[in-house]
Amino acid sequence: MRVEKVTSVDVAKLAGVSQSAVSRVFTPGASVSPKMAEKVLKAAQELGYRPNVLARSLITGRSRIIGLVVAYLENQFYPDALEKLSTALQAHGYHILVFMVSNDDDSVDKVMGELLDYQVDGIITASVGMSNALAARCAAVGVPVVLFNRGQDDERLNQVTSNNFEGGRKIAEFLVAGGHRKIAHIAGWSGSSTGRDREAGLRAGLKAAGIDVAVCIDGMYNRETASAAAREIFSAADRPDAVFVGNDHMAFAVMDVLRFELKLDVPGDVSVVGYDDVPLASWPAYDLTTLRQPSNRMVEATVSTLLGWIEEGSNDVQKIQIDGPLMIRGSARVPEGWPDERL
Amino acid sequence: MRVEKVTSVDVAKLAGVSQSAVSRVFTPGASVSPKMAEKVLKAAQELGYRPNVLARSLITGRSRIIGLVVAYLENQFYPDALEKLSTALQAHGYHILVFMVSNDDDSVDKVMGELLDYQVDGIITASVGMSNALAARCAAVGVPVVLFNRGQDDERLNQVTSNNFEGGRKIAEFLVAGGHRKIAHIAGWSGSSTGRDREAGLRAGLKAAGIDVAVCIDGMYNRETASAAAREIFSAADRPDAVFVGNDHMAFAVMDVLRFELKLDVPGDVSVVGYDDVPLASWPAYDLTTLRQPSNRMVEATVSTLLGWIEEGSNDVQKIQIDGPLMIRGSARVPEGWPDERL
DNA sequence: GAACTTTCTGCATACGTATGCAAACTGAAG
DNA sequence: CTTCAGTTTGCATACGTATGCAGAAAGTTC
Repeated sequence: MRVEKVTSVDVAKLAGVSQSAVSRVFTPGASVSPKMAEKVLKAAQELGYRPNVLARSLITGRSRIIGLVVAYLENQFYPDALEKLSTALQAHGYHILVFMVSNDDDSVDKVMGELLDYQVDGIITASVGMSNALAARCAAVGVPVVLFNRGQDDERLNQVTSNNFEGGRKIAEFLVAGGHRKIAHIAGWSGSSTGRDREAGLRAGLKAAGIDVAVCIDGMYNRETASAAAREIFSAADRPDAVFVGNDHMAFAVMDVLRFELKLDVPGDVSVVGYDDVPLASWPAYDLTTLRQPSNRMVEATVSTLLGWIEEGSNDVQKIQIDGPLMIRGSARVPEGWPDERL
Repeated sequence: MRVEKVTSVDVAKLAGVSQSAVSRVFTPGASVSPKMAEKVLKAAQELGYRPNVLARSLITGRSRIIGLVVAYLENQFYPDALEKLSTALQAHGYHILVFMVSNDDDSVDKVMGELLDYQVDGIITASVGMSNALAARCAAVGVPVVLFNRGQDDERLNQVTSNNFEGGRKIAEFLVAGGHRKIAHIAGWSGSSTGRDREAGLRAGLKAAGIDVAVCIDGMYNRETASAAAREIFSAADRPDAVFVGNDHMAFAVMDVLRFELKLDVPGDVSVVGYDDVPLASWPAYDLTTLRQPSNRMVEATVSTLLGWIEEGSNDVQKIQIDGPLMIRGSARVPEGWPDERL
């Protein structure tokens, strides 16, 4: 099974040159004469030689590995982001080492330790926060961190999110303009900045119209919790006629409960608005009105922030917020003459 | 930014012992006295020392990295598998390095080259095939490969799939028993074994009942292609009254077309059956009858095969097929007295 | 306490590559 | 042909860890 590896020394021997020469041929930007390059490449070709990235990392201190920490891939937003992140980083010669965690500090800390053991060049956490101790450790070993879709008050952590407060506010405006006065909120997890900010935005938007949230339950970014919340809120006789659900993933569950359990019409009886605009939201079965998180631009910002730190030695912490449009579809009543931002 | 790393030498110095001693303390199963261990661990703790996995790999020839090659994460089956694979491997001290590819040989070969550069201990491809040349190269460097959810006629490649032929056959039986005689097939990509086997199973099952497939179009595992196929097949006046769609991901698109474009009732006018049983299939909006690919057991088989090769030096190639039950839900007419396999 | 076995420790070296330095070479200018 | 600058090459060493070997220490038995 185990087979003898072919190393730069073997190539050097065959080509009749020094090992350093071989190394230089495979190092972009090094000083090599054309005939040397040719000789070496021919020998390398013949032996099937390829540089050992790990050995290289040991010397250069760069592994070209980015650690991605992610809690759950059930919500379509994350596989989508993962795919885009991976593709974007690959184009720059980096690759993603995936670490699954449950969303509690202990688990994150443990896993993050393993991550650092791999000498990763940078860390992206997708919708996962980290303890201060951990942030300090990453800073201490010089590994930049970007929180993707999660904010945290730590002046060492970069972060890229959509403008969650503004998004919540926009949704409030939209619902009010649609004539809704009794508006429920099944919130994103209150332990996350995204959940809190969206809720705060909603409240601010409603307040501006002199309205208060009719009822608010924490949906924990979880289908079951959100379903239960929907049952509770919409079984009552004086039920609200609109609900903003903290993300699309929960909104689908809520719509299912409304339609198939409570036999309510969406949007006839209840308007439903989500947050994220995952691909599924545009499928006709749900046709969900939702605030789009521009994952392309979020990924772009994440990658360029990370590479800035890694390759250009940048060290100013970025707290990037990206605005997204409200995607108007069929799950919520559309106010007369409401402008379609997507155009 | 760059910070001085703490190495085993530093720890050794502080603890007043040799570097080897430090190494041994961090190597499970090495011979160390209790007081030595205590001294070293104390010093390590104080300095925040953790072994450098890369340097260790260089010596041991084991990176504890598994390369995962995957084409697209849009189909919910794959993020789900990725999550489970990652969690399972993590439990064994391995981690997943993700490589996204488009599904053509060139792209796969290029990416797989990079993969080998990382000295991965093993490779899993999710629904991606590989060229013979590549299989040879992996074999040559002693890196085991497991094809997850994809078969290929190569005696060097392990593979784990569901029993696709039998699944297709089961579905044929089910539809026939339901009284359907005019049965369409929107097939999985004919360039993949899964697509071909499911189709062959369907045809065999129908043939046993003296029926031929009414119409068959390759859906390419793609939503748009499948939608177009559904439009074509079900716009005709003498349309079929049942369709087996090659996977759930396409089946959702097909149901959307049937219901929302063609205003057909599912299952009243048309029975729809999918393949995979992704989480979304059980959500009330689709409530899709589908053949379950037991991803838990598939992941288990994949991991144990891989670890067998890596850790126990196994070298018998596994071609594992796992049977899955038909999940009976509301998208297809249920034959009288049909036994529910799920019980 | 001697003789022996067992457990532990340090020394030295190896893994595969990158890079500073000095020597060797190249070519142009005088 | 000499001189000099610029380019290319090889030598030696370093990165951080694991491990075979031999010697030291500890434990066992009589």
